[in-house]
Amino acid sequence: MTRDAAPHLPDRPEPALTRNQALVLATLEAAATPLGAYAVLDRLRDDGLKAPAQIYRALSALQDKGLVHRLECLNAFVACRHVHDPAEDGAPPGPAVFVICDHCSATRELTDPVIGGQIERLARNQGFGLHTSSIEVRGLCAACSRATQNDPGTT
Amino acid sequence: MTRDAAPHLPDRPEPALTRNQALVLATLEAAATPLGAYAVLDRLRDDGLKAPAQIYRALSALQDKGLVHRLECLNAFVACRHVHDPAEDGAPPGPAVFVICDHCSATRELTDPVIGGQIERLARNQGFGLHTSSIEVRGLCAACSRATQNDPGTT
DNA sequence: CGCCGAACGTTATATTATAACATTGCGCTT
DNA sequence: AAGCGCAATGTTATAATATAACGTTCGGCG
Ligand SMILES: [Zn+2]
Ligand SMILES: [Zn+2]
Ligand SMILES: [Zn+2]
Ligand SMILES: [Zn+2]
Repeated sequence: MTRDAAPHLPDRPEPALTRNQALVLATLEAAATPLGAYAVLDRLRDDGLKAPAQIYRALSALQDKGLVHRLECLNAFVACRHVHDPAEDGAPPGPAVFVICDHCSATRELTDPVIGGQIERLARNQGFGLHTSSIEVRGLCAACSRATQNDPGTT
Repeated sequence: MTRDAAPHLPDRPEPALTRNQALVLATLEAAATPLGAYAVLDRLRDDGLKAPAQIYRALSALQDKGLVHRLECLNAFVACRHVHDPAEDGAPPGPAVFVICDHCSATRELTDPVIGGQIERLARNQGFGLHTSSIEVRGLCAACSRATQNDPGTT
């Protein structure tokens, strides 16, 4: 939930990324939409990456470091880009809420503390010890909502 | 979101399940945990089902009818079993929240209207036209929480 | 130097899902 | 009854996603 507890510590205990991890992360950061593992692989052939296992290993490490999320409903991956609510200070942001356009695949990562609290409450009512939660919302982004009203034929 | 708008209409416009759909649904209802498509297939070999496509077709139809959900984080399927909050009358129950035990795979389908409203608000703030949402929470169920405290070795 | 462990490279295989097409069965029209 | 249409089905093949298994490279370090 909290990726980095102390926001202003100068030291960096993070052991820096390996070459493959850096390549994969850069690829995801450069992408306009979530990418499948094989799409990442395709974009890294020129850099010497050749096998799925290399990509999946890097993705796995990046997920452990909190730098990449997996979108379960797409079998795809995105670089972490929290969009914090403007009216927020140091409060825990709550779990990531991914909002995914079914038309153009544009994806935003949002957070909302209320949702996190509510889910926690709901789970605890069942005696459930919550570990991670994935919230993925599908629909149409603002641009595509407008577009499909006028032109219902573009894939 | 609302599976059946009119709760007390006597007529049943629902065209009844086909044989394969009924078999698949019964399999999921009988299962203690979510099942992958191939696990369903294995359990229906004796009933003459032999190919993945048959299972996926039935699952797809059942999902359209709202009788089955797909758990994205497990690539697995469950029969719909809403657990309504006791303090609820006819209010819309909100989206399903799946609570999944990482240890025993037991899964419960809960609902909470607050979460639905909050997600809708969050999405609308982005100009996003919400269509469906999937909320999946992982952790330890009550039984497994107790068990793993005493016996941290059982898989 | 020689060892160890982490990251890497490579090959093979497992798991999940869909494409494509022929066949069956049943209601409806003629 | 014969013929048609259409949905569900059966069947085969293949795509897409993910992991297993094993050997190699490369530093740090005793
Ligand atoms: Zn994030
Ligand atoms: Zn869009
Ligand atoms: Zn349900
Ligand atoms: Zn459990």
